[in-house]
Amino acid sequence: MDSIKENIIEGSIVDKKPTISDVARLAGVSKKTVSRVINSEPNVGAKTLSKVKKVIEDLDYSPNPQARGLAFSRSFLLAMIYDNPNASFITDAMYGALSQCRPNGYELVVHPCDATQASLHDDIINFIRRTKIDGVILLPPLSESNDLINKLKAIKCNYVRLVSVISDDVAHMVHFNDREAVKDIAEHLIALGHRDIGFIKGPDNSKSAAERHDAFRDALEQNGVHLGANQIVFGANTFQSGVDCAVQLLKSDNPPTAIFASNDEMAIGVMVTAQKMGIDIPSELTIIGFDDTPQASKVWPALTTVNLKVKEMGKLATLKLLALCNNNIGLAKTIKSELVPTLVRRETTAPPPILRG
Amino acid sequence: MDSIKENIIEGSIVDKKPTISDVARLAGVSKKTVSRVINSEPNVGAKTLSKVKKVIEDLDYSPNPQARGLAFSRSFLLAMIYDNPNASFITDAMYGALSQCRPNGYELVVHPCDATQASLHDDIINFIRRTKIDGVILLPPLSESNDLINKLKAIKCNYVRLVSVISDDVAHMVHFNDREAVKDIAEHLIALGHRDIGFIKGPDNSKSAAERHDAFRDALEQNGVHLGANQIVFGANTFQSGVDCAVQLLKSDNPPTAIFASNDEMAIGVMVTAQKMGIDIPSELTIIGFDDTPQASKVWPALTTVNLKVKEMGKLATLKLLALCNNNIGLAKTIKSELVPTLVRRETTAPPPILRG
DNA sequence: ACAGCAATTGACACCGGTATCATACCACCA
DNA sequence: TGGTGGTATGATACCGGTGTCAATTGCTGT
Repeated sequence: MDSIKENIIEGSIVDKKPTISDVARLAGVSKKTVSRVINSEPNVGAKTLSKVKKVIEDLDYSPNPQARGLAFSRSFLLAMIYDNPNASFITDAMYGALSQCRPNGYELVVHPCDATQASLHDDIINFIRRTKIDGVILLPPLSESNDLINKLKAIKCNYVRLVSVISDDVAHMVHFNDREAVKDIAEHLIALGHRDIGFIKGPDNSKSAAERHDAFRDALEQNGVHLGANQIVFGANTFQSGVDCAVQLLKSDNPPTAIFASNDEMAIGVMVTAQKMGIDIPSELTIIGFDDTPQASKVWPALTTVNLKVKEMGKLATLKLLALCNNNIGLAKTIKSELVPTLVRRETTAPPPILRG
Repeated sequence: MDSIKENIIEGSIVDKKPTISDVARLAGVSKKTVSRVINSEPNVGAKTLSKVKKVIEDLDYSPNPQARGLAFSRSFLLAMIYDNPNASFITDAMYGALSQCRPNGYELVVHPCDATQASLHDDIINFIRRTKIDGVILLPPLSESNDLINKLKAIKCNYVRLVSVISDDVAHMVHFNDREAVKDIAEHLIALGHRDIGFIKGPDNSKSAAERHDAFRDALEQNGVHLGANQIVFGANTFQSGVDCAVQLLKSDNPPTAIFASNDEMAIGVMVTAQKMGIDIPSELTIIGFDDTPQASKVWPALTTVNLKVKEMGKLATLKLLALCNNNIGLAKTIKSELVPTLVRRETTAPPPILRG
């Protein structure tokens, strides 16, 4: 009797959310026909179409995603997997990804993880198997692991990675061309007149760090400037390591007039250290970072850095991933897979001081 | 024939993921019994239990969440909804939430939204109806809207809100006691000897901003210090508004010796402005922020501020939400719902200069 | 040895969708 | 007028789990 009360008359369903059967009954058609309308399938008569649409409208019906998922063998869920500590990078990537998820009926699940965990990759695989996620977006530095990629392939999981070094089929990758951006930095420094330049490299296990290093060295060489071994110090992409590296560079016998740090965190560490030492920025020391985190524009002086266009990357990655989920590898390949980061000139760069020992 | 190849012998399933039927067949029991094992239901014989467990182990079986969701009328999905621009606040809250989601078989979906959108609340309701999300966690300032809460109640959606002002049943709320923290700030400033104190208030439509204002005024009054109207300026919680407010305060006839900004963003705006004006921090100007964002410890001097314990809040909110999803309101009520933020003393606070016009 | 009872187990319907395939319908042409 | 082919529609099985309830099992007391 409940079912009578619930289901009948003038669309006045009371308690439960309407199902496809309710729509079918009220429209006087079969479930399958309603299903056809929902999924915009062809071969539905004009009258039937409008009738069903009206009932859907009246009932404010929306299909149950669990049921659809079960029938389609899909979850309509994508995941963003990351071990990246940079909060704005993550939220930007999410934002870009969601801009494409929503209009396509997908939702985004977050999956941060701990890079120090030995079982990291297996945990991720388990997560995917357990949740039946349709595809994953991998953020750096996690995205650089070929071991993880192989495991993903083994379970036939759709994936797209955000990477700084070309390292996969274009269908599975969005690549931020660090090399170009780093070249811009080098040329900018040279143009300002800097010759004694310090470089803070990121962690050893990071391909991105190696790429930025190589690109910087090469670009300087092309302009006739040599990056000596004692002008390169090794950081860990953290603020504190920026501080430590700055001390190393600035207290050396021949301190640089400019420092390029591989990320903003470290660059800001350098800034703070220099300021504590009484070194004026930029008149006495030029500093350039990388990432354009929100704080880059909120330090004083505002940090010259490189904008990675993370939102755009998240968006492109998601477009590719959705294409892959629809088995349309061809489409995934045609979607732009390279973004050139842009140098954002702010206030921490200036010509070197005329006088220097 | 495929089914034979796929399903038989020594757990060597090849193509498809095993289902509950596979487990049942290999264990020689019914689906229902396997289901009992999966859900730790009582009344399963010891031998049967271990037999089924072994098969599950061998097959590396995990139940299909879509199918479970359909049968249970649940999605096992929680959502974090926010219109907050503070990236680290969001990622911290997510982190705390996930620490409780995962062990309980839930996943977390992200749903940032645009506060300027007129249809904001209805969009959120549609999102929940469409996705059949089991419950939502609301972050401030969105969490302060009673209109939204009423709409959530209307569709019987489980929710927990993170708020700075007690404004709901404790089962539905985790409250960070700004008032206590602000009192600490006031007393700290007084103890240092400050009497001319500037206050930068957050946006007018924010209850949290009003709360911090009231609490600060009250705490100062209790210590015999009056916060004059010209010592209060109005910001928008952004860096730029911090800059603007700082100019107002510092260029006034009687500039303060200390400034308390309602959040770190604005506080850092004040710092940068003061530094540009040649005002030394903290010897000439004391500054205190609120939030303890990552950059607070990465500016120079490091910013004294208040740590909100956002991860902990995300964790508690999720615990409550899971209790609500299990219709255990009593349990939700017993979970701690108030956190007292802690004052983090760093380098931007000092006694006021002896000399001052 | 057997009734009585609780613990164990399974058959079957059902959750809300989709896929398959048969059928009904319709216009068109020989 | 009857065959023919394409469009529109529905009956039914199925996706992979859980709920219900009846049947079976094993143990106890007498």
